[in-house]
Amino acid sequence: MNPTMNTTKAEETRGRILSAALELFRERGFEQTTMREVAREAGVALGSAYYYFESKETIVMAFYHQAQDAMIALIEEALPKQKSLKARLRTILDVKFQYFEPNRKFLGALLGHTADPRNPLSPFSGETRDIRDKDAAQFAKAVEGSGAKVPDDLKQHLPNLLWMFQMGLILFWMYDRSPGQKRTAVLVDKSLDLVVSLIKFSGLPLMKPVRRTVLDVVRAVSGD
Amino acid sequence: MNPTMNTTKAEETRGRILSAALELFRERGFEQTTMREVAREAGVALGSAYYYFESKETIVMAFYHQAQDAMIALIEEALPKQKSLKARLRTILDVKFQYFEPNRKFLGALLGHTADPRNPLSPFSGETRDIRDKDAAQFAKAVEGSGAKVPDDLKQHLPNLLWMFQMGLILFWMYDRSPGQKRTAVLVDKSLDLVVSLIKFSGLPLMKPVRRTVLDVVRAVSGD
DNA sequence: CTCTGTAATTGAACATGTTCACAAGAGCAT
DNA sequence: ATGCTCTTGTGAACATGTTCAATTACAGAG
Repeated sequence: MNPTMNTTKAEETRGRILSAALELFRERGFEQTTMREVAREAGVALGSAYYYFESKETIVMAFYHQAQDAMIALIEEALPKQKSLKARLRTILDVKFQYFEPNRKFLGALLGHTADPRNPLSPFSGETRDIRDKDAAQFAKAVEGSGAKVPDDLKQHLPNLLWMFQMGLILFWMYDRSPGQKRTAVLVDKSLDLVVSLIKFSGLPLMKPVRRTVLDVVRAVSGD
Repeated sequence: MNPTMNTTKAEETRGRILSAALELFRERGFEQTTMREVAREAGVALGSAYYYFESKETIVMAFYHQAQDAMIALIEEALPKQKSLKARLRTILDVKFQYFEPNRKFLGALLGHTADPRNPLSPFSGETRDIRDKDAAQFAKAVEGSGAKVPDDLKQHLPNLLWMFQMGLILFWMYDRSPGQKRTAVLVDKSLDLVVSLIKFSGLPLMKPVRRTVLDVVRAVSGD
């Protein structure tokens, strides 16, 4: 069954397999890396890799957890330095892009499954709910501390909307083949402007019907 | 190499393989169907399946082409009966959902790769550009004949935006587990309202700066 | 220390998408 | 008919993710 993972030995072996895998993934991408290579590189038998990780994709998931912990720390350090909503949102995005940068190549494997909520690796799956919620909480905090006025009915859904917005950007970045991902940089800037001004406009009395309709849609998507 | 496909024989064999595959896909889904089963069901050797179809996924692509031709005919018949923008857009969506219904189960395999533009099956890939363009043309026609006033700068991008909107809905529908996909029905209705009112609002002078920003974003996404 | 059960580890076996070298068939010129 | 060439068809072989029955290591009980 599942490794108990309470002994030093197991922890150590698991770690060796994980590092070996991530290194290979970074070097030559997810698809090109073979579980046999991972095992060889980690100095264990093929079966051991499967003793510690349910599947090849589970290894990516482990990286994802690791990454989130690290990024939350970075964000919590950088966020208080920014005051405006745009700057605060950008801070979050910058941390993520910077952290993901060295892994851009193999993270595509993760996002290849983005759209399939049945896949455990999908950002929409049950397995990733925890990550998703923690992520949304960061966005809530970014809005919170910016002094931006958000209508009550919208406030509830805004973190999830921003999280979705972020996923779109990351997805775009993943496959952005322009040198240095310059196109993503442009997109981030333009779309941040858009998001921020939409949030501002959303408070206008004239916008109430539109806002209501948007929230209807959001509610329909997230299941009444 | 590639089958020449100009003889009756080849055409016939290819057809047999395609039907066998689609039937099996519908019965038990894409993943659960084995290429060996497909070949057996079609009465050919495994190798023959690969003579006619580059890969398992290519078979799905063939279905996709077939489906589009059929759906365009259906849409062109139904569209003139509707006058309002909402009704016209809904017509297109209804045709698609109805046509896809019996294939809902295995089409998930298609959409599982939605997010990866490198995958030939992705609606964003080079291989599917043709399908995409024809699809967008339908939306252009729907807007055209509705008498809705669309600002010039927006008009250019609207078909693609609507296409994207449609993809979102189809994706949602694919994984909607509510009975009869009721949640999708609600979402379609609500979001159509939203889209239509956004298009109407977009003409307001006040909206010019927002519209500009939106179009900036659209241009950034589609590559300047 | 020996025994015993659990944790850790192994590698062969399996399933399945894909490739490939080869064989059979079919049209056609001589 | 014979041979030639292109199309069509074959199934064994391969690569690789995954499973599993068997084996070894080890920690604690007696």
